Amino acid sequence: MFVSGEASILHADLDAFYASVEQRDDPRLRGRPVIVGGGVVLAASYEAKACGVATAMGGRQALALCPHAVVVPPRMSVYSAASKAVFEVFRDTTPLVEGISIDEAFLDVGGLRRIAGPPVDIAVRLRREVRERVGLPITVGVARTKFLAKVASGVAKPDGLLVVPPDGELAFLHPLAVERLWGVGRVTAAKLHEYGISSVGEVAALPESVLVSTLGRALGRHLHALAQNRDPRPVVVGRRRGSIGSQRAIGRGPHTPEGLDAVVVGLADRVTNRMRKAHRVGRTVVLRLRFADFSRISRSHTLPEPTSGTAEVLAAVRALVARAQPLIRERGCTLIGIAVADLRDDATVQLELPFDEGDADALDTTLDEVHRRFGHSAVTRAVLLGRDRGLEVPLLPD
DNA sequence: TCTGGGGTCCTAGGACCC
DNA sequence: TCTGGGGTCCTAGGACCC
Repeated sequence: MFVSGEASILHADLDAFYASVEQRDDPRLRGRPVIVGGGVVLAASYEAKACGVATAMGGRQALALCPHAVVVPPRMSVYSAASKAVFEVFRDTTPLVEGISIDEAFLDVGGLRRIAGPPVDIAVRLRREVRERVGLPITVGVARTKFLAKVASGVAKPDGLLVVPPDGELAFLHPLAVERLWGVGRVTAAKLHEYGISSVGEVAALPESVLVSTLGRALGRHLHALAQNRDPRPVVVGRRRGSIGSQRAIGRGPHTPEGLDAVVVGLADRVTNRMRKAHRVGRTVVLRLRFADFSRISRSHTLPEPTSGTAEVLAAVRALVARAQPLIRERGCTLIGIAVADLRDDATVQLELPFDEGDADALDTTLDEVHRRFGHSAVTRAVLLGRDRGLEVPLLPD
């Protein structure tokens, strides 16, 4: 890994993404408070944020705070296209791009100094290109670590650029509120406040053991490291997601079992379609329910073989719904979600069959079994895992 | 403040195997 | 016969992120 003492990680974050796309596409919305969403605020333009409107706020409350706001319904496919265009600009800047969400990514530009100049110059050009090629404002934070770069972009928003120089890191980091730490939300912030901790510097003064005993092992260690300005995480290219899901709020009801089943059928269809389009299969089927009192449960089932088949997933989800039926009757269901997790590439079949290394017959038996279960034409190659090493066996010429 | 839709990671307990 | 420890997988729930 390339270890650098210079600030060469960029965190690029589109400003009020959905709302900015709406303002880009409709000049009448520019300069005005814009709320994307309906029942709930999905995104608010900075003019709306100035009135106190925030993401995830109820629509009624948002309009009370900002009566002149224009409310527009979301156009997800347009946002998705805009995101793709922005990521193209990212990848034209450096191959080392790690996407975090639809509107956010890390870029490692450490190796580009000789051909593209220092990171600050690259960041300036990146912002200009996103503006020119996609028409959207973007904020970039530049620092030596991912965490500092992300905090920097948060501080610089909107439409800004902020560099944290390596010799100014602690001065930048320690006065920040604990809420700025990645992994500190409402619950963790409240716990820290209980102990009189409100700044990152105060967290840094605590021994790791104290953080671990109050917040748990992983979170305690994580926050201790971040507050000490230790963040060795590299920019990782090609991260793939581990689950695909879909959910729907269905109101307070009452809902008939047939009505719920219709929703479940639609969800299973949508999810398995997306899986097949992405060439992924999965083994673990999850049902998530939210009730009228806002309590939530999840029920899951792991299939013997990974699949992206609508019928298989639907059958599993229906069985989970049946198990949850008493709770649904008791509390009234207001949201249904399903997800398929434990995803893998559907081009790869993983078989666990007995196999002794050096045993040629076992190899034949295994290949026969692969062909029996998946057919000759479906399989181009198999990977047999011995006890200590992998063995690749071509089944058909490529 | 009565609340969408898409995800990630961690924890903890139980089953099961060696 | 009784008992122990380690490892993996599965399930359920919770916190967090955008």
